[in-house]
Amino acid sequence: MLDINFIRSNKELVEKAMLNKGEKDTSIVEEVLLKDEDWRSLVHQADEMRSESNSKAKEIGMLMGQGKKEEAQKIIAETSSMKQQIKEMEEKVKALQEAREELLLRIPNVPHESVPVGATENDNEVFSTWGEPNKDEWRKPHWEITERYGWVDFERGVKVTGAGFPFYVGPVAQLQRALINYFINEAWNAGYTELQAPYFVNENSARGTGQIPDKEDMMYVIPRDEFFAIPTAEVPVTNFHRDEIVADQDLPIKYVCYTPCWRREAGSYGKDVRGLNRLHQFDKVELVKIVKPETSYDELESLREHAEKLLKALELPYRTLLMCTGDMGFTQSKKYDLEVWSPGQQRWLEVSSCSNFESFQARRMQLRYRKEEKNTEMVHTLNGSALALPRIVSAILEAYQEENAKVRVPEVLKPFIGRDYL
RNA sequence: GGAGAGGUGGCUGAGUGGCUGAAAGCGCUCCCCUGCUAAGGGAGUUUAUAUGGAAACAUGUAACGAGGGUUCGAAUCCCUCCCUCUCCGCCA
Repeated sequence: MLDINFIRSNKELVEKAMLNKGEKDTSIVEEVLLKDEDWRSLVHQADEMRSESNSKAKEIGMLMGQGKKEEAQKIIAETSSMKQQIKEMEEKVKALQEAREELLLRIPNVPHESVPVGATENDNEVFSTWGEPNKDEWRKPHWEITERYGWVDFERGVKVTGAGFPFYVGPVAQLQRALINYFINEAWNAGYTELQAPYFVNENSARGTGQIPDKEDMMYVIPRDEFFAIPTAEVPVTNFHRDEIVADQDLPIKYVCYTPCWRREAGSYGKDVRGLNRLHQFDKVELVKIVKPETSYDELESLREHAEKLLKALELPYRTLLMCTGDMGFTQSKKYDLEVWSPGQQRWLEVSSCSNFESFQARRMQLRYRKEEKNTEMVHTLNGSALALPRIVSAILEAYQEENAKVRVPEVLKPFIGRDYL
């Protein structure tokens, strides 16, 4: 959510940002400003009415105290009609405020000036590449490897739950667990505090990070208890400090959190979703930062570098994309995607996305920090995957396979697995 | 799940219809005194929002778990929900 005062003084900028993000209609900006005008003048009127009514009520109190019942009755008669008026006024104010809020929630975040303007994924900028994509023709896609050894059981996953909920069996289960441990340890060593978070959140949390109203359909819902299954650890972790004013000296706050993630991925099909490429449940280690506004873009770079370091340590060639305005999503102001090379499929797979939300999420969540004695200011929030598991597993299976079909264990994971081959 | 108690400011804790945005204490900040490692005096110390102001700030309004209701007036009375604690039940 943007600051209404910011919109008021930067109308053109916000409209241009909306167009750049691929919205066709920017009339909502005009609308929200009109609603805001109405709201402000009505609030003023309502406040004055209440003020008058309050002072009358005080008078009545005093008269009653002095035993002057009849005089009090006279004033009571005067105020009773105000009561109704105030009530009507309050209802109007509330309606306007809700309308304003609702419009405000539909205006996307403004991209940072360093973000390339573009419409689709083809306009994303290749920010950097690392390693040489392997073009060996004999390399098999990961699903053939896992099938040969029975390392991932999709069929039984379907039987037990449904498509997109596989079982990992033996060495691949062990590999995933090793990766999770390795990722968490690396974050821990970089100064991130480890959190274990709830896997279900309530509606306020889902709204806080922007999953609703924007992306409701991506989440699994537990209707009886009004919970949402988390689509990413970002949701519980960023909401950890919702409605708080954190101390200036506590910033930056840095968390690492491993969770499974659930996504409905409605409408996905075809070879893009083959094997482990896209699942309804997957594991991810997520980093979240809560920082002062002036440092957030530096913090974004260090977040990206941290995620990249993991890929380098695993010796998996990757590229980093700077997402263009049209491909970056509603809530972000700047976003990098990390894509690992999948040599068995000869394609790039997204394994991380690192974003700065500036104060967009913080404002929704009322997450502020104490700036100086008196003033509070919205923090900036960031998050990044470091990293998403199943695609890393695929990339490892494909990149570390040998022609005899055995799969080596990456050097950095050997302490966790204890042998040279899976 | 059943029975009971309760949810007030950074913390402890008063307040059962008007003079309470909230006593008192603790903590914290600033100033003064004193002079030596401890004590005395004074002032300040929630948040949001509207208006004015460059700002400091001033004024109004709102908020005592959340939402509704009664009343001229609610932290205080009534209803619903959420949460915490104690006891019982169940359980990894």
